[in-house]
Amino acid sequence: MQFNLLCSDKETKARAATITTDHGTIETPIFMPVGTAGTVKGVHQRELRNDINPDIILGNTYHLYLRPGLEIIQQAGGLHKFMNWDRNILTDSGGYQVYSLADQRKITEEGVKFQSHIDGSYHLFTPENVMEIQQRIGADIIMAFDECTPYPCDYQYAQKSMHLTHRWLDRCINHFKTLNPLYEHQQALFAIVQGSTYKDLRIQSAEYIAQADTPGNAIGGLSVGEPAEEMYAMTEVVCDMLPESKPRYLMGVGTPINLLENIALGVDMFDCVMPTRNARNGMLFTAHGTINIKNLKWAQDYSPIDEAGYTFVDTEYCKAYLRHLFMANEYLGKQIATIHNLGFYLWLVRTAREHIIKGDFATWKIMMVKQMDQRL
RNA sequence: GUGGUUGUAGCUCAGUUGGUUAGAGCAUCGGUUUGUGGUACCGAGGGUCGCCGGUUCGAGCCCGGUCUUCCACC
Repeated sequence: MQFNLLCSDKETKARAATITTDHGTIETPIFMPVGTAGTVKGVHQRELRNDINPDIILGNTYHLYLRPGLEIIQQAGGLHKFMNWDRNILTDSGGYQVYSLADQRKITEEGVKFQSHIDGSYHLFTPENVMEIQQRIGADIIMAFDECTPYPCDYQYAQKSMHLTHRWLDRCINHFKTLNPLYEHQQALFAIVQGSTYKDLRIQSAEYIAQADTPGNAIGGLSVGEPAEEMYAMTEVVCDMLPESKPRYLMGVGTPINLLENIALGVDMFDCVMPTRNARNGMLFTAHGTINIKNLKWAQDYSPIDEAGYTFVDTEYCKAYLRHLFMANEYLGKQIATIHNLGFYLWLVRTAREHIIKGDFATWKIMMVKQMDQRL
């Protein structure tokens, strides 16, 4: 994997770069659509490729391991071939599921024992077997196995958990070194900074993660309920400490405004379920604020979904029709809203990139944040 | 015509031996959603209990009348 820093903004810490892997080049800043179970819910790969057009998408270790299982993915020739996606894929390690499935988990030094949400069966994730699972899934970028702490989290626990994540990282790196790629492309391992909302822990963690010298670095444990200002404070501290020469990935973030604010702090990569999940519940993101398409006010609004036309759905369908589809609980409504939201998110990061290169990112960002901060 | 049956929220229905401001599901309206356990979750509005009268401290519930739904018989 190669990282090339093209330029840095003068007024903010925003940067434009490229990440190149065996599955092509990723232009950053990038938003990675979430495709948990080998699908970006409600979107064909053809639409994803041709209309939304991201350089990379996400898959999830926990979900793919449980269903359909590694055997099936491996026999297909890896996740890329299985789902017919020939661009980049990043897999999350399952660390977040450990956090979100908190009811049924047991964390020890060795790893995490948990119960499947599908059939109740017991499984153990360790740093070592999570590397092997991700090797078999075959993503271009794979994530270290970490513990994502909840918010709020007391200092003692955050500190203890951070050290565990660090020890697990060493085990991930050591084990990953012993593995050879199963398919015809290389894989890059990213480390994850933890430390909850404590500045000194974040600094300590960023130092540790930086010296581990993986090809990319991630910031985890944020966007778990803390106020946005606290999130920004943490990303700023961490970005300032992570090497400039490697991509920085803020995991699980966020709203369109969160994206711009964090790009300004030096983040290169994002992923979030928000544009897809919220789309399925009728929320549209636009450059002028959010829309709840189920609201009565759209019942007779025959104007295009979005005049901006990020993707074909924006101009081919009107708001009243989309509302009708949601009220009638028609599948197409969720599909249209998902394509729109992802189209908008990708437009947002591409446009941010253009302004970084052009040199007027700071003023553009201020204008956009102001205009997106409302409900239509 | 006679006997029975039915009538409670927009819709489909609960509602105990009569006992506080009559409930549910769906629908409507609004909100929530941050490394996806999400056709999810939270909240709100909405009823002169067919109508009139009676019994009772108290009636959606008991009684009479009337209208209505459906059924059977003549």
